[in-house]
Amino acid sequence: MIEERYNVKNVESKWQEFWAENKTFEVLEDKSKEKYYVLAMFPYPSGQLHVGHMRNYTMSDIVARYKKSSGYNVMNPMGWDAFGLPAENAAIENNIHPEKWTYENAEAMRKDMQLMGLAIDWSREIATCSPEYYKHEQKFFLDFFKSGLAYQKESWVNWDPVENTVLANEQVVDGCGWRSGVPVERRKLNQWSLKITDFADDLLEGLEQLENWPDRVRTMQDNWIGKSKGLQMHFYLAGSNDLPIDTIEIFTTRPDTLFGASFLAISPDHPLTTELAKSNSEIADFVADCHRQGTSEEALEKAEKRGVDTGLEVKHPFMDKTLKVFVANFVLMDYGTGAVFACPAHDQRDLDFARKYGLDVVPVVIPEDKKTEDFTIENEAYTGDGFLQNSDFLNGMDIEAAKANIIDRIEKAGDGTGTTTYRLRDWGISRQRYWGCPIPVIHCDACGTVPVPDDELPVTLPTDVDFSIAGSPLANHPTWKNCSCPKCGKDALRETDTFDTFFESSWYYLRYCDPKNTESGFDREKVNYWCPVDQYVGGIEHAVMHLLYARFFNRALKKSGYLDFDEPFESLFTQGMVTHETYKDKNGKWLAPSQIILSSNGSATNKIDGSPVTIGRIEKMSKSKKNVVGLQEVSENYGMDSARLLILSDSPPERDLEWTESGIEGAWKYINRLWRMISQSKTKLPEIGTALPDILSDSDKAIMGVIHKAIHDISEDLDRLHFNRSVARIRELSNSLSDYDNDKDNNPAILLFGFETLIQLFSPMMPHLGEELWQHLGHKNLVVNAVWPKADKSFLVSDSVTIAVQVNGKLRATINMPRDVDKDKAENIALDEPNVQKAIGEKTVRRIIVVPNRIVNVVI
RNA sequence: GCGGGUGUGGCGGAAUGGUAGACGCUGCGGACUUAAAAUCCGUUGACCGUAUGGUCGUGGGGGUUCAAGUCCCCCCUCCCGCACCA
Repeated sequence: MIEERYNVKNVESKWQEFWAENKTFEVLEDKSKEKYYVLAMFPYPSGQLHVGHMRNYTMSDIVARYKKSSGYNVMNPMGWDAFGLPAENAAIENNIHPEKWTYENAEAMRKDMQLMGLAIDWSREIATCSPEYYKHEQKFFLDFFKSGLAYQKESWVNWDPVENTVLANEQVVDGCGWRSGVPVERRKLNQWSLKITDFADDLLEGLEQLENWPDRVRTMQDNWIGKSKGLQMHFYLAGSNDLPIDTIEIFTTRPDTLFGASFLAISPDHPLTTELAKSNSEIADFVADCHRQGTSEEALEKAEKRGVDTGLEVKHPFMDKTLKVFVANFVLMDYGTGAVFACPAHDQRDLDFARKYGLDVVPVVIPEDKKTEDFTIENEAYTGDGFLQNSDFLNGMDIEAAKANIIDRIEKAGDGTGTTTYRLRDWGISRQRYWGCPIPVIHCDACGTVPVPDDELPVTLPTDVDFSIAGSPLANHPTWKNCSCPKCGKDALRETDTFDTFFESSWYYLRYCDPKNTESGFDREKVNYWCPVDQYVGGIEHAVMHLLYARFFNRALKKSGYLDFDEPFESLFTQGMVTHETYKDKNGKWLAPSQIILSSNGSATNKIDGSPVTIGRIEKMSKSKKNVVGLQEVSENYGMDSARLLILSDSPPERDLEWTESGIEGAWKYINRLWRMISQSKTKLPEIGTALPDILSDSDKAIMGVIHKAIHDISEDLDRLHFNRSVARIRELSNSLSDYDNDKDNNPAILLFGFETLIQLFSPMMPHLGEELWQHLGHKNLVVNAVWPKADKSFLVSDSVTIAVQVNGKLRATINMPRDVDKDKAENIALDEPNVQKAIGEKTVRRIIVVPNRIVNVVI
């Protein structure tokens, strides 16, 4: 049944149906096989999939298929990170219920994923917004609450004074509410937090074991945790005042610069500031001003360094001078003690501030190559190494010695202690939103905060909610929050906040192991079989928060007695984004690629009226800029194997990929080329199972070498997730096989072996074409179930090597010589080369470096 | 602002400190065709040279080394994250 043309639509849908009907990718625990758990970060169900979403799932799919062929029991699940803001926005804007919107989107996206031919076990599909899922995390939360891992505290939120709503940082644009347009205010609310800081050291130390994580992700988490040693000390207030305190507690990581201190700075949110503001209107105004901006660290750090003199002064512990105390907007209450001493010479923020308010700048750390009297600070603080000067008893010491000395003296004087501080803050999990998991506690006037009893879980969301009223829909609901206290039975109120959606994504990988369990979140045995995740694949944007929260959650569950291991993700791979050119019409409105026509001279016009189109920057594919290419249209025109091929071949996987029309056409051409080459080979192929000949001609040996080298290299590339390189090797192999097919003296059995190997090697990447051609050759089994080929090392090593000969590091000749000749012989062969002689000329050879089978470098 | 990354022909990219540009796209030349498309073959970093060959060349500047795209220092670009987007 040979078809002339590759009918991609029929072939792809045929195999997709076959895989689904035969449950090819459904798995159960099987102790006789080694397990392999591949996980792609699950998506938020936002609507239709576009090719930008595809990259993540394509990569995890290759791994799943490759590992399955390599004999592993592979689990590759999928689900929906289904709670979140966009569903509520859709409810407000289009008057559609978040639940309906979410499930409809998930439905559409599942269909798109099935169209991609992913090797997913759909029997394990989960949606985090279903009570069957969130019931269990409510239980986890209550365990955390009972063990003290969850607690309530006052935390800052962005408050929109017009809409009377808490805003997400994303909803704050230039310090103003995205809808109201008025400046947001910072407000404190009583909210739930999880004690991730209890695990700060453990999370930090755990990073060292994560050898299969990218270094940059580990570095980012390390910096995020931000462990630093320093000094916590108090300064005594000078003079008299009415304050109830006589010291100010500060934290510094640079105690060595104490003699360069020129002022003290306290946070606008420091208790002392609050106290002073009561009687000082200037401070009160300044604090109010500081509160008229978002809560994000970025907004705070980017703001101009400003402050107000409190009029207070403190005594320097070792110098006969006093330091002014300022309230400064760059001091964060969340870090250290919310107060610092400022040494402008060695800290840029302090310097900016000192220049603005005319304060002293005294350098106390002098670089080794500078003299104290010549060393001045202009507008750049010096943060490098050096030796202490202008510092009394510290003079001459290096920074480390000076730190130790100061800490020792302050400790002995009883004015402070050397301490360790972390940048990491506890995880605030309360959200004033509807579309999230209800926090299962009850507030009772008499009993305080009371957990919802286990047998009343899950606390489910009401469906009749009004999104037209500002504020939290749950708090606004007329009856939902009313209940009776489980302890005393009196009238009480439900917590109306819901969980941060990172809560759901912190344990979904566990739920996949046992997705239908109604009794508990998961069965311990099943989790112990599948976990940890062997290969996690997702975007670099999750490098810190999601991945750190999940690592913490796993530990918290272990501490609560649910798990036996610390780290959830054994290996991590972060893939790059898919980008596309952007287009705007004459009115400056975004246009989709399908709405324009590109001409060969590089200009573009509007498909409808032919008006000129401005071609903009290449940016991440996103609905908002309309630079998306739909899955359906690609499937229709080129098939999904083409899309998969383009995604894998055109960029290294960790870097961005630009989606282009010419790229997808190139991939499509190659799919057809493979189809033609194998289904219409010039050589008549023998039956499958025909033995390879014992005696090989030179060209037979050569092609066998190429085939085995391809097996070796491609397996290695797939192990390392270097998909773009494996595609290049696939092309090399197919080029060679095409040549061999054209060779009249070829051996058909070897050609068949070459084709079979080629199909196996490219099948993880182009699975539909792979199955079709595998069947075409006469195989009855699936190629995905066929045993992955093994390279025969005897074909990999050739007798001769080509080595480079350099003279003074410049290439002068390349010479063939026998493999592994001794150094003297290699030198002689190299020196005999006329071009090498010419380059040496009259000069004396001083040295010859020989790297066996690689290079000879003649130094003259 | 802070933390992390990135940069190589016209384009996407390849390269355990050891022959820079594998593999592809585009372009150019050719075959096939009445013609075109598709397909197949050859060629394609820049400059000089008829040629054997030579010079330059991996964001910019400096350094280490027999040898640097790769290691070190400084700078620039764009991208990711910054705790309530997911």
